[in-house]
Amino acid sequence: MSNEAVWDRPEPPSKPSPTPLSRDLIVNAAIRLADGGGLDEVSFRKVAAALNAGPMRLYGYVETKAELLDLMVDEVYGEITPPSPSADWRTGLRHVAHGVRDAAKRHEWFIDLLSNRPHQGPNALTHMETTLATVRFENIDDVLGAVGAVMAYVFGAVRGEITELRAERSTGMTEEQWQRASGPYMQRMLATGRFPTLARVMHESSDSDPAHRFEVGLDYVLDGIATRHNPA
Amino acid sequence: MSNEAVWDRPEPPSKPSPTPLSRDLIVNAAIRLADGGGLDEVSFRKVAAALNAGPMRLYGYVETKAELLDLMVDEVYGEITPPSPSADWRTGLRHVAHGVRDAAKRHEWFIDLLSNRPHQGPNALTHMETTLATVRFENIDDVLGAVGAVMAYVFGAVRGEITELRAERSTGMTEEQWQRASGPYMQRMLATGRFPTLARVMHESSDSDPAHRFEVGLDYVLDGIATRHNPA
DNA sequence: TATCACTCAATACACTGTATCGCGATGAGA
DNA sequence: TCTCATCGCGATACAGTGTATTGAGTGATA
Repeated sequence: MSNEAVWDRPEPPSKPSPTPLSRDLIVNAAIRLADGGGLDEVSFRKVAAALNAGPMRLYGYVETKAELLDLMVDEVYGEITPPSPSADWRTGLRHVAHGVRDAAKRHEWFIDLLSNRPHQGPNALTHMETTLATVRFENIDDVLGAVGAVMAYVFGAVRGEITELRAERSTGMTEEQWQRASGPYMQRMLATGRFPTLARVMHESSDSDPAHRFEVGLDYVLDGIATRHNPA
Repeated sequence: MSNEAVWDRPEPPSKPSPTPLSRDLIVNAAIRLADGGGLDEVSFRKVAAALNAGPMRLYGYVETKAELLDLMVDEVYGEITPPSPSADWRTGLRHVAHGVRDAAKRHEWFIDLLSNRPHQGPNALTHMETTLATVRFENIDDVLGAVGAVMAYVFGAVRGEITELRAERSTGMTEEQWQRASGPYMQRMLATGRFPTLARVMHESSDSDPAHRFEVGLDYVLDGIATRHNPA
């Protein structure tokens, strides 16, 4: 055997550097990929390639792809700093709201993973714990109702922001609202006269920045809670 | 040629009944599939099969799968009845909120398609138009802010409901909240004592029905809007 | 009747998540 | 030191996806 010259053979396996690997390494690699190219970039093959490993190697650390996505979500929860324990409920909830919004804007894929399964990872649980703890109403149902309403608003608002942001990215860069509306389809629709209020919004509305709109809506919710639970 | 007997040949194409087909037929078939088995059931192959057609046939009516999903979403918007034009803003917005919630519960996949692209189909536009028109504040920015906040809350709240509902379906049927919590993992977590407020919620909270929780949160938002824009 | 256009099914390709298989290195026992 | 067993991991395989391409058959037209 081996008349065949070594250098003709395709570099034997011989350990191309089998990095030790760990669950954290995998999750972080997946997050980097998702941050840079959306969730489509997260496939076992691509994540493994980013770690110089074969796809099947990941199954030693992660049972299924859904589990990997769950781990990614929990990692994001870990990035959100809890409110100060001494904060009153209003500033506490506002802190959490902004924390979630900021995290979701750092990782745009986060909002896409919300509908899958409930978030019960350790970081998600402590996030929920500290959030609930910041509201010290006597009735626990009121606490749950207030936190639930704020979180629902936050997730809904952030979803809207991200969606709009993606649309802007695909329809040429960062045009203003009414400029997007002048896309041929929208222009035609508005020209039909069937959407007078919508048209008025497009033309008259001052195109306020997303952060401000988020704040306004958040204040609505917080005000509503305050009217039913007299201040602190 | 044709020593070969006819009945050995695999039934020539010969029109096995090429149903005329149309965009609406395709969208409706896709919706039926999604209603009955989630979005995973919506593939070009399966939709086409449901219509006795080959997968590629659909491309004559729908350019891409994303377009099909957009059409499905717009169809759902079409199911939502607009508020009476004479309704005041509060009952108008409440009507819309419940309309969206009901539609989303009829079609659980609806909420999964929200983050993809903005909804600009004809039905979505008239939905937006009638919703905006029900709020007759003098300042158009206030109108947008109010509607935006309510819609953000609604989408967030419905997402939470659907997610919870799915979790219940996979963790044995319809257990109560604290019973789900007694899944081994959750029980272990709560036993660590690191989540006192969460534990209190699990034990003390009266497990109110989702519809009521939705209503409470909605009232928070509406109250918040009302405090800044004096009634009617 | 001959040709053309058009419709749609079949095929093909790159990609996905994951089950199975088999090789090669490593560690244990003689 | 030699052999055997074990086990981690890469390669392979399979069923599924969206979609581009191809090719065959049909109906209309010259």
